[in-house]
Amino acid sequence: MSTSKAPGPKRTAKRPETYHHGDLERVLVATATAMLEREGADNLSLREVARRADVSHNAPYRHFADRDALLASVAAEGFRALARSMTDARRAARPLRGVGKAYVLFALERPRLFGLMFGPGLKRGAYPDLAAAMDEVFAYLAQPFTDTIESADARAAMIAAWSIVHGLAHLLIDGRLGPRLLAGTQDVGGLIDDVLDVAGRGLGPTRE
Amino acid sequence: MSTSKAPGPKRTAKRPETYHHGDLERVLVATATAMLEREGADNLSLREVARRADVSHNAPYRHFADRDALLASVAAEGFRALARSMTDARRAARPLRGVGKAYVLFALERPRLFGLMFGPGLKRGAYPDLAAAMDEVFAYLAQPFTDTIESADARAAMIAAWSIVHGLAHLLIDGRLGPRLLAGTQDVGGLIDDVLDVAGRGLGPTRE
DNA sequence: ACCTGAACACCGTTCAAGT
DNA sequence: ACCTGAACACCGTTCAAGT
Repeated sequence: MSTSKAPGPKRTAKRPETYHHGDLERVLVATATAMLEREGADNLSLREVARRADVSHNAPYRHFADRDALLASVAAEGFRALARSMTDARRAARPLRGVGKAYVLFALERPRLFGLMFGPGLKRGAYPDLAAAMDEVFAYLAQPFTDTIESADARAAMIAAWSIVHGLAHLLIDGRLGPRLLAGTQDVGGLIDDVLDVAGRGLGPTRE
Repeated sequence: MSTSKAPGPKRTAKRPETYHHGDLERVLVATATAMLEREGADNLSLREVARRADVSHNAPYRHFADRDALLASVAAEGFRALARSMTDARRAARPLRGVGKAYVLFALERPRLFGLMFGPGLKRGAYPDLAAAMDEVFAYLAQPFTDTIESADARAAMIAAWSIVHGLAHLLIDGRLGPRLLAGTQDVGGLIDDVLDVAGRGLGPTRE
């Protein structure tokens, strides 16, 4: 409406507004991201996303090949957000500890997004944008170990470090740590610190 | 048909055979378990399970309140199988190492079942049978630490130990360990050993 | 008791059509 | 180009009914 009588004959200018948004794509990703945390990935229907974005149930197919492609975009955004959190955390007094903690806290703050990002649902090969965003995070994780990544020991150390934050994140968000284990735990931050401390020193009681 | 003229008036005996199986419940769980590994939990439809069990799409509701209840039974069976693997592994030269390895190998052998068992889909509160099977596995995991479980350090050690096998399992089955990290890895068993070794000694390079 | 077929309100996806 | 409505083949779940 704003440009209904623009001067140029074919320069319809930007934002015709005759049809919906100029950036339905972004709106769909944002809507799906918001819905994901509330409903869970299983209950996230493409039709419902379209409904909340005020377009027909079919409009998303202009921007995404299918439901998985939309979820892949959501996951890619998630990886970019995680990368930002980790970047910020590098400024902490103990950078490596900070990054590990940021990883676990990200999972706790956005559990379903974390589940989508790392779950088996999306085949990264099919979505280059997602693969790129993932690789950035992975490079971040590997960075402290890259000097010696050629050594098998360093690789094992890197995998162990990643495993522990990844496993702790999963156990926490899936509620697998029962009340007995969490007894006396005031805040999660302290628990994460304790677990990372003991992991750094070596899993004492596990040695035989 | 076989017992249509049985002597006792109301003792219809076992296996009337007039209708399908006497144990449709077990058949449904077995069918669903088999389908789960092939199709994944998302693509597992109750109607398809019924079809493969040669009953109407509605028959499962005689034995399970809904789709989730059937999945809960599948998951409970999974926990019992995991408990058996871990029991066997206790006989290894290094019991704790053996149990941890058995945990990761179980995930690798039955990735979708593992995902269902530990994923966020099933609320354990709703399924007592599932909760019991889970608790047995958890007790197993906690056992080596129970002497000192009251100490915060021992709890942190137990959570760290569990986190590392759980995280490694997830990273492996979701294919998150890229080729660069897996370079030179002949068999997974060796990788698991290496990671558990370094975890036992302490995450060297991660100390700052 | 255990099973069935029809029905309801949803899906994801495709297609022919509208501006 | 971008959006729409109708249609197709599926779901999970419920219900009234059959033996």
